[in-house]
Amino acid sequence: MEGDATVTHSRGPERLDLRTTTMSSAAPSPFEFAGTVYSHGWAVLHPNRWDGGRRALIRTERFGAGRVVHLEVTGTGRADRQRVRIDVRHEGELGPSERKAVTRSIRRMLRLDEDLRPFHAQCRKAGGRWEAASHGLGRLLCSPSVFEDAVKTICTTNVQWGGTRAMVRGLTRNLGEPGPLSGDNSEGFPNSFPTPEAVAAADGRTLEGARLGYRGPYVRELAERVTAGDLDLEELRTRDASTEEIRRELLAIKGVGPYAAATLLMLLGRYDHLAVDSVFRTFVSGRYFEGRVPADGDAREIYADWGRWKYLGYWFDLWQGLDEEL
DNA sequence: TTCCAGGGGTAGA
DNA sequence: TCTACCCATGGA
Repeated sequence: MEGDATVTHSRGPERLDLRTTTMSSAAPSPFEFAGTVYSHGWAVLHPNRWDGGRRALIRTERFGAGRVVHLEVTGTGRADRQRVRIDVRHEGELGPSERKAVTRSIRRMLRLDEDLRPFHAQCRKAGGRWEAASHGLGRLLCSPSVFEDAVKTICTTNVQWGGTRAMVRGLTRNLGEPGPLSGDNSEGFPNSFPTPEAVAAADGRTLEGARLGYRGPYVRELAERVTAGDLDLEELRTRDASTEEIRRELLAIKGVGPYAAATLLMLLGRYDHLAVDSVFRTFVSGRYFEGRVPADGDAREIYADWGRWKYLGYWFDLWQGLDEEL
């Protein structure tokens, strides 16, 4: 078939008129690259991939003009003067504005412009298992767009982690766009994360194919609101407003409740709310209540002293030993 | 087979 | 503000 021939050609090795553009961007100090990328499940949700052997974040990224590129991000430099190296594999020329877009996305994902010095100081003060976090941890991986973070967060609700991964995989497979190294074989890389426009325009069967269950209509409504301009998610990153104001807006999104709002606030760089879910309840019950299940209010009280860093205080309390479950 | 997960929407009190 | 009930899906 004609369509198949086109797809085969675009995925075959002969198409690989690929170039590699390498860029570098300064990291704050202290900064631990691997611990930043592999800080929570986002590292392995499509279109992200964590190559533990090479300690590289791999991602298929689509830019506004429609170009899709393959990114490989690694940490370089001395301990006290770290940098992030970005290798972009692409077809044709990569213009200055596209280079800037790549760097902006990676800096955003790694939170390189967040000031975590007060958090690190609090970790040193807390000592014990938090001490390690003061040496460059705390920048929990986020997505280039708030839309992607919001969709992924909705896909973490009321489902086991394997289900979340399957849903996000379904979204990229069905509605994302293949990158220069994407393919349907075992060595292929994921498609890009779908744009709001692609989700809003998806026919029912395509979206159902992602197996989002009852979350499907929530994700579609979110995409429609963003596409129509009724909701500006990206503006939430920079809005000069209280956390409570941002939280109210997040809670107005269908599919986003207290847990998802706290998770999204974390992804927006606001750490003063705890994401109370089954992981939180189980962990706090075991560590602080001798297995007894406390009321949520009592469980929250454990991290009250962390003030505006509650989420991170909890996260690095939990994180010991959790990474092998990813 | 039943239970429940990195919960949330809705109706009714 | 709180509770009860319902919600797709898939792994355990």
